[in-house]
Amino acid sequence: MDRPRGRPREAVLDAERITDAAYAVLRREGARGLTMRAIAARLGVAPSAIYHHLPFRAAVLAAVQERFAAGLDTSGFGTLPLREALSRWAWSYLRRLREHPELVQVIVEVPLAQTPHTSLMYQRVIAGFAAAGWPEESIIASMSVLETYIFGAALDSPSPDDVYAPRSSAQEPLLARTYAAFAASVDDQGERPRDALFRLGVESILTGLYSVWGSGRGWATAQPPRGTGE
Amino acid sequence: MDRPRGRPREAVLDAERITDAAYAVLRREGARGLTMRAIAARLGVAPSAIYHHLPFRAAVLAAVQERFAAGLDTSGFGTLPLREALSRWAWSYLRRLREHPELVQVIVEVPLAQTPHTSLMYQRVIAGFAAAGWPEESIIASMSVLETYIFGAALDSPSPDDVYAPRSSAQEPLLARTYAAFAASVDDQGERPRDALFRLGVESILTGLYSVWGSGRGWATAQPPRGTGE
DNA sequence: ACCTGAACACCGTTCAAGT
DNA sequence: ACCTGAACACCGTTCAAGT
Repeated sequence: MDRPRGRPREAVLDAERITDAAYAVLRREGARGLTMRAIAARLGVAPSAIYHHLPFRAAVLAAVQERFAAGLDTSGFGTLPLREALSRWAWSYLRRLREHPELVQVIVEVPLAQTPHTSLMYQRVIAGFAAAGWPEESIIASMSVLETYIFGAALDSPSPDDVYAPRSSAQEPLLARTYAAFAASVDDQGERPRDALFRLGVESILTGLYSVWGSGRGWATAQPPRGTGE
Repeated sequence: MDRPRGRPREAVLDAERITDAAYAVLRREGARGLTMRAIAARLGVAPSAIYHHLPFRAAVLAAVQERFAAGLDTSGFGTLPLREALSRWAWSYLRRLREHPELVQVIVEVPLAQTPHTSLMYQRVIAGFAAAGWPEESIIASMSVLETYIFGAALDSPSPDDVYAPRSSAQEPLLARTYAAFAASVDDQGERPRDALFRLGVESILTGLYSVWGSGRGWATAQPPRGTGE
């Protein structure tokens, strides 16, 4: 800002410091506030200075997302039974996305890429499947199904807990009744609805995957609903 | 454009026509090109004219998304066995999101709201569960788990088919081997990887849900992995 | 009430000018 | 090579002025 006009004797920026600033801005201002100008302001630098280190905004987002992937909990793989390790991984994944729902939009904009930390994370998960004896052709697909569900669950994070709550019970009695029954049974256990849903989702998926691959039928199990038009 | 300055004798716009234009712009230009100015240009109108009918851009997106929900295939509920009806609904959901991946970002920005068509769609799905005799407290949750997975799958739509493909097989032999095994087994059936994944996901989830609720254990089935740190 | 046109307060990105 | 500062081509939204 009050820096002289030419090149500084020592570099003020690098990709690391830009990522730090971006992460801080993201936490403070949300995804919409994560602008090049805001990052620059936090670094005490002109916006254009960032472009000497990262070529465009998407590269900044990718760096943020790479840092996110590094923080996921893969400690269960190799130390716990696979099913519990997967569950722990899934919950840590969701928890981190929920702490910073802004990250979801970032990841949607810049899908998880082939960055070192991300690759390392996948490798650990895959090693967990392999060590548990899963057939090689089932591993990538099973991991992907679970991860896909986690992303979907994270999408709901910014929205309120009662998206399915009907607005007028008079007009939609069935929706009202089933919603009330759901809410009551969740409340009985003192669990938040979205946690109950995620728990059901993860456990259903794991149960389903174990059933599909454990039955020996594998890819043949799941037949698409073709033949019944549109 | 070449309209005189005052109020026209007959209204030029309404919410319907704005939604038409927005949908057209979305198809042609993608989510990033869906600007108020582009919509206005398509309507031959000043950007500010839109604000007389819809209060902000998010309202335009909500209208687009409402139209999307109206097009989903719920024809299976009441005519097919539940499992096939759910599968048909899921595939039509995904297919429509894939045709217009831009819609995913719109729906992420403006989560599916309590609009008439959306509510109607949910009611039909719920009625399908109810008619099949599912316990009332299981219906909303089961529908939600499936829908969450669909959204997650739709998120992947804009990205290439080979996100998990390793870049260097030398450094990551396990990743490379499992990916090759997955690709080969999918290729054997002449199926696209993302279709195979979605099929596995939907079938695993349905299998899992039937197992959880069919076993009579219900909410008690799925216990979270508490007690194990982090 | 419903349109235009100008304006406000923003964006991401580029680039000449400086050291 | 690495910074500043000005500029370009955009945004969403507001609002006085017109009929």
